[in-house]
Amino acid sequence: MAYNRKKTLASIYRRLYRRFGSQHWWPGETPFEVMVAAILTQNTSWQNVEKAIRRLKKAGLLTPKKLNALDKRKLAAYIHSAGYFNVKALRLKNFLKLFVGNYAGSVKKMSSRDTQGLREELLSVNGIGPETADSILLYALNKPVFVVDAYTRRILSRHGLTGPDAPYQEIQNFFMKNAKNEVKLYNEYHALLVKLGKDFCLKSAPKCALCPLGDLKKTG
DNA sequence: GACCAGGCACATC
DNA sequence: GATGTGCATGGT
Repeated sequence: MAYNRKKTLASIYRRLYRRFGSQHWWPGETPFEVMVAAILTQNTSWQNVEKAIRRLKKAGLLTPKKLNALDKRKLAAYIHSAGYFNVKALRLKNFLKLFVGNYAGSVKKMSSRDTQGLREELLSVNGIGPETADSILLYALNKPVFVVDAYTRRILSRHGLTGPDAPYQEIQNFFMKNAKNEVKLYNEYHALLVKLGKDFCLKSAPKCALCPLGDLKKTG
């Protein structure tokens, strides 16, 4: 190989952590809140998600059983600010059916399942794809699973570490085979990549010249 | 007014 | 299997 993947990934993490420090993810008060937000944040800015979460909280509805019992149209109205509200209301209901039906709305019960089986179960829910499933596993249930998102893909691609159209699983494997298998590391690493993406790796007009990572392959 | 944001499912070829 | 499209608000 042209470069050492383990060292490169460790180097990226080191640089990001030195530059940005701990990101304290996930920004939610409870594991259940993280689960709900993971669905609401699909292709949506975090600000809009926060508003929706605040509304649910204020109404006292942010519990598995209450949300599960809530009429879909009413739920859509509560999460309006998060966009795609009809789609997301349905997706939330689909998830809640599983969470309440199979685990009685208990984070502890769900957490006791084996990670792979749970991941497959989450992926079987209509509206939960790989990023949402992995966000729930890592940030709500503390399972050692690396989360890949659009920023991760863009950053790796622009630094020539993976192809621009590399599939989700390939990028996830890239991290999980070459970085320490630790919840704390995966948590911080993904959050730091999002921070870098927001500040320096926009979709258009990338500020690559200022990128804190510099030229990875030469210095990595 | 255009572009973008911590995706996913589905239709069509 | 690849590619395109709908879903929608709110900030820049």
